[in-house]
Amino acid sequence: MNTKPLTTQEEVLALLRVEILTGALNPGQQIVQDALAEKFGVSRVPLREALKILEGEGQVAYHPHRGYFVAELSIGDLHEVYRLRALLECEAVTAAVANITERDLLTIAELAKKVRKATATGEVLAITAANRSFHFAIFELSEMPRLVRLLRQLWDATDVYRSVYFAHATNRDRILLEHDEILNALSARSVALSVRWHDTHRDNSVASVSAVIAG
Amino acid sequence: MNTKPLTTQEEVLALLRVEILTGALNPGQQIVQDALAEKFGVSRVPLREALKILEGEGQVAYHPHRGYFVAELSIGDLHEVYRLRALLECEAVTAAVANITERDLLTIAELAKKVRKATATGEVLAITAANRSFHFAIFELSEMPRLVRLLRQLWDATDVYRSVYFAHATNRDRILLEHDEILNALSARSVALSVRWHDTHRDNSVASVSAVIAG
DNA sequence: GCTAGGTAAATTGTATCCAATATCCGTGAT
DNA sequence: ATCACGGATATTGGATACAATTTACCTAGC
Repeated sequence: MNTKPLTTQEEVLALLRVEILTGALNPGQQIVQDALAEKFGVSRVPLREALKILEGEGQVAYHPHRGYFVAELSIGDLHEVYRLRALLECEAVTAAVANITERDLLTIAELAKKVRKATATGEVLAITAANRSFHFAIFELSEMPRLVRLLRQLWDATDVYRSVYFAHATNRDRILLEHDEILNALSARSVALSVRWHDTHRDNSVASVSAVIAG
Repeated sequence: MNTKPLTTQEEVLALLRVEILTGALNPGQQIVQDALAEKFGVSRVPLREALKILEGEGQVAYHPHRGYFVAELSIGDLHEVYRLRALLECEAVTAAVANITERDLLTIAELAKKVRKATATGEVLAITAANRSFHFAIFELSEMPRLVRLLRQLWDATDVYRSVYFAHATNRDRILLEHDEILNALSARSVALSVRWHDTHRDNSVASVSAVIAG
């Protein structure tokens, strides 16, 4: 399986996400196109197109003639995002349970295992990625592509803070347990339990993350 | 109140929306950048940046090295969009009722009147715009900007078909009545009634629109 | 007649260059 | 001392030119 050659804008987009995720670009900071383009070794055009994507996702704010700025997340924004996630993930999980097959369960169990493995290494970026794969594999089962797209946007908006969350060992341990519970609930085809555990999982997350923002 | 000079990409974005809305660009059709840029009298750069916005909104699909295509909406997509709207608008209306002031009610009544006026003229584009203003004025009262943003995306995705919907006189009459009911429910500060009427309003809409797509 | 390969045309992707705009700083007037 | 005005500078916005990729068509071979 050879990987297709990506366009420059796609590469730049991936790089930008990492920069934002790792905090190399801090929230509120202006993104100086010339400097970044040179740093990435590309011209400004693909960089700008990548920024437009992030603008659409709300990851950066755009002011005409002034430029792009990394989006800031107030404590109010954070709660709004999690409230919306609660609504939409409930829908996604409910639909997912209706569609789930034995094969899907195996796949998801496999992804849970990968989260565990990443957690063992302690690399925050790897944990974040594995965690995302796990959850979105479930959401995808809803077979509601637009719903999944909206969820991705909401997750992206808080990724920066979630990585801080993963930095704490106690959080990491709890996550693994909760993932197991989610898996159990899905195996039992229980909508109520699946949704409940997702809610718990999220509530724990928002509590820790808001502590980070407040602090 | 003088209007700021818009950047070219903003103008192009507005033009593109109209093109899609009016069906000058048909769903599924490729957007040939050179031709459109010439038609608009601009270079391809601002056109591409506008397209990237629409890509983020899901209004167009992008395939690297092949270009942008106007998004198609299957009957399944339509139902998904309306299902998501139901979830999110319920939340928005609930929050709105909690925040609404006398002043807000006057503003919304005024917007309802504008819809009525636009309906009298019969210009579909004007009706669409007025209708949007009315509904989003309500959603904005939720003071949940991200929620409003998601709703805008969902509305945009189906605007093409909604304009067909407005073309029928019977639909237009019913809309006006339903707007009045919504206004009454808001005045009474009733969450239950406000949500119920929004649901009714939407259900009538989806029924007509799906008839259009199916037919 | 049908398939495979290769070449040409069309279209998109990127880089470079120039124009337009906002911001910053200094000067002068009140 | 403070505010208003103006020009210099930095940064973004847009146009043009060129490179890369895909697609379609045509030819050769089976």
